[in-house]
Amino acid sequence: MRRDDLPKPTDSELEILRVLWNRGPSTVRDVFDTLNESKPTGYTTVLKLMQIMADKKLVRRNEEQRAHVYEAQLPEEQTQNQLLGDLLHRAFGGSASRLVMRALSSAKTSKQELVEIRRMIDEMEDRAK
Amino acid sequence: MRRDDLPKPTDSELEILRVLWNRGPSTVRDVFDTLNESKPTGYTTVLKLMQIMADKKLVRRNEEQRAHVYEAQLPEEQTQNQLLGDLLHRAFGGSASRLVMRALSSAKTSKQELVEIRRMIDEMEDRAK
DNA sequence: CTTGACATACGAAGACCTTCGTATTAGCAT
DNA sequence: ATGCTAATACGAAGGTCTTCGTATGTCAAG
Repeated sequence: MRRDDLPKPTDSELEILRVLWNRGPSTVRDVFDTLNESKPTGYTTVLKLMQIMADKKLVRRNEEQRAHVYEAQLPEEQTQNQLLGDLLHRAFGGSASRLVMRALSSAKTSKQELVEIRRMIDEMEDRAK
Repeated sequence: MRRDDLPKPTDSELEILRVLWNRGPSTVRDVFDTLNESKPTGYTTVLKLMQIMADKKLVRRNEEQRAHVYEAQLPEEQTQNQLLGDLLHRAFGGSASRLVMRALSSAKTSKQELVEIRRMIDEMEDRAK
């Protein structure tokens, strides 16, 4: 039943995935235009990366149109979980609380965000009863 | 005043760093013995990695003894911050609360840990006043 | 002093990542 | 049809990471 044994995306691949999550299904041209604004890059570079990602099944590709349409294979949340779990295991020895506390203490978190996080903790405690 | 522009350690390098953090200053033999228990590897592989890490300044090396003694350059907390900040930026668009909430919801966190996290949030809110 | 155990240094292979140039093909306007 | 634009396919260079074999050096025991 495993649908989740995809390779961990590299940094460049993750940039592309983020564009696809934000835009939804997109052509190479779409992704290139978006990425090129912040970070100058070559069109064929993006194309090649996306072709490789299709080989790896990180993205799905629809070839009906001349300009193929790409779509992230996994939803954003699932990939975030994957990367977070990986870091949790690799750098924190599996201790989620240490990870969370470090994230809270190092990154500046707004009051509003703190409220939301507290609410989530409340819910978890309730459910854990 | 920058003391923090070290390269992000790779997966293998992080494994070695974790041994050094746990054991304190150690020889290649020490690290090899530790790693080899969980994951069969070659002695010279570990040696080479640690030499490269010394070049990159990820570790400091004391050559007074015949068996050189290695020590992590940065404390564990600082490297965790670095990796977390990197992931935060790369996969969460800088939203710390989304990262924290995802970590909380996906990893199972004990009641005791939840209490600690809540206390930390309290402190942050106090300080933010 | 010779040998054996064990240390570092070094080179190189193989895998992957990123980048880009070039070739080829598809569609459209003239 | 011809040619222009824009798309995909492909190969290869250059970099990094990981692994390991081999060479070399050092120390101590016999």
